[in-house]
Amino acid sequence: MQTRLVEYFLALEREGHFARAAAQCNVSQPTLSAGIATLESQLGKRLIRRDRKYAGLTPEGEAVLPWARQLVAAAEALGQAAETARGPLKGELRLGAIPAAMPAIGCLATAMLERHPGLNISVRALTSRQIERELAAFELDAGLTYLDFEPPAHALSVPLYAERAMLVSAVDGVSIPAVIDWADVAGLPLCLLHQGMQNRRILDARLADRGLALRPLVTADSYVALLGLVQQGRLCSIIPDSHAALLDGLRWARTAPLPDMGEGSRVGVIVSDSAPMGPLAQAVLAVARGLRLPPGFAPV
Amino acid sequence: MQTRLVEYFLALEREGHFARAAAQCNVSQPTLSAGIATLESQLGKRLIRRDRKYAGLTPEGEAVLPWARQLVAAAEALGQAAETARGPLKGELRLGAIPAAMPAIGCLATAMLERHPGLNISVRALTSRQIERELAAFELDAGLTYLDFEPPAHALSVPLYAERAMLVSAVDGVSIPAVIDWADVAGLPLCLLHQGMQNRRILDARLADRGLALRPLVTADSYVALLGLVQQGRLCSIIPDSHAALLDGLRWARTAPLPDMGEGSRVGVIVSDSAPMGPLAQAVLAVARGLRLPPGFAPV
DNA sequence: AGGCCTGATAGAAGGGCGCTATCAAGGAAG
DNA sequence: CTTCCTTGATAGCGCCCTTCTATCAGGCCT
Repeated sequence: MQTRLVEYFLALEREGHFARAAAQCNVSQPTLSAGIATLESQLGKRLIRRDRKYAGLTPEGEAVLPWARQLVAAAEALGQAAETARGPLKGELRLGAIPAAMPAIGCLATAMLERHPGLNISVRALTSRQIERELAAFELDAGLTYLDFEPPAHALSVPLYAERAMLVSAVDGVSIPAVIDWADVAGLPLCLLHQGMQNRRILDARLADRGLALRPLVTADSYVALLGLVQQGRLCSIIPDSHAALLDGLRWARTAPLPDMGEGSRVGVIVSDSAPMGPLAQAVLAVARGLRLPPGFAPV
Repeated sequence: MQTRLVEYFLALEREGHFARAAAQCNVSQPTLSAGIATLESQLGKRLIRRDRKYAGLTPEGEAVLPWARQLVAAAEALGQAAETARGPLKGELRLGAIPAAMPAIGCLATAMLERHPGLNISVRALTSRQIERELAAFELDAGLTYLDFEPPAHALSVPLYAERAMLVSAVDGVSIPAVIDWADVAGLPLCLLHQGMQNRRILDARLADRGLALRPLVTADSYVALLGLVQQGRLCSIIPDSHAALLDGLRWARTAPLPDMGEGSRVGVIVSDSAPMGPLAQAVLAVARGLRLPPGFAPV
């Protein structure tokens, strides 16, 4: 059983297309085609449903999929472990972070780089669910996400800070009363993240506890989009306090505290615990444990 | 990265000897030698320390070892999953059980066979620590062991029964008072398991709670050996009640209850949870959950 | 010194995997 | 209906990698 062939299989499953999968593997289309055929003959079962084009996996293919991922992840980790048994870490560290945690990723990434100069870091903004799925599929080495509201499964975590929500508006826009309660907030013209994102679900859940619901006029999937909307003056928004530092220099923006909602939401680093821990994951956890975040990030 | 080469590496680590490892892999010695060399050159690091003979692993080799196990386990599970995606389970189910649980393994194994006729089962008597280690090294599919006293790490468990200790003696041997307390027991001429076995450690711990210590005249690593000693008449012993059923027909043996020690020790099935669960492990857990043990095994 | 056990090396045979070029089957558009 | 494009399979060939048998070199023991 060659790891190479299993990689073909995984690429094909990702892409749903022979030629594109071949390109992703840096081989020709017939090579990948033959590779899949070899794999299937070695296993004695068809893994791919075809009717003149790719048509999904057979039941056997589905059954095999998690093990295929496990296999290539083990192969990659084996190489990593050999390279970094002694001496510095090398290679690419794949980090996923929810948008709300993006301001903190800078601290984590620079601390990692400082500690392990040989490292390359790739950061992607993902939803908490994507992070969980990609960690399980070994497409990420570590994630930065909420720890408590919908706790990620099969993960080890290191909390970094507690996030609180802030109200943000334009100085010449909607007028915000000096003291507001949650009912006032629900009455404001809001733009918020859409409900696919955990930050929004947490906010909704906390307001539902108080019998309230937010009816945003606009929803978006990025804080940049929200700030762009707020800048127009007609809307205000709710953003994590970790973003407040980034807004510090802006003339047009004004942040206001929201009524207390109790504890903030803990945000932290998670890695997969479904296998012996790889050197990258170990390093990330170690750095996260020793990390001193700048003021503006409330300690947990 | 070829799975084959990694298997060579694992065999070599197990055997500590090139030629024997080669035999175990059904290849010639030069083939294995070259395979290891290939693996090392692909990784760019030496994995094996040699000075005219095998001399252990290098640090890189040690670092790589768990991933190598993970890789071949994933490859094997992949094949298993493909074969058994639909249709009955096949192949060999490797069970490990502590000696104390051997009487129960019959129920488990026959229930597995009944449910999955295509299966072959291999049972080995191991200490609880060996079971834990071999599960982690993917050399066992499931184990039958104590769940509570020294809880196995990285394992999912299904409790089966609670074990209590019994005093066993020969009818014409040492005389046993009708009612005894623990101090009496400590004064009897005893033969027991040695301290490498968890059953003994549990017993010792419970007596230590009462300020007592057992001083067996003979220790052994099997209940058969203990019974052989008891049969001679000079010694008595302490065995799990699950063995009492096996002694039922024996003329020479007499079992007596011991003073109550509170709850029995839970015994159950464990499987590794450090990877997606294989079909064998799933099947064992499912059968264990539905298992009805005969009287003589106290329910948990 | 001789025999052995250890692991490495040499040279040949075989097979597996890679490539380019081409084909067969549908589907969409004119 | 014809034509072209897309999608995946096939053919033919070459190269490299793995494997084998046979042999060698270095220690260790007698």
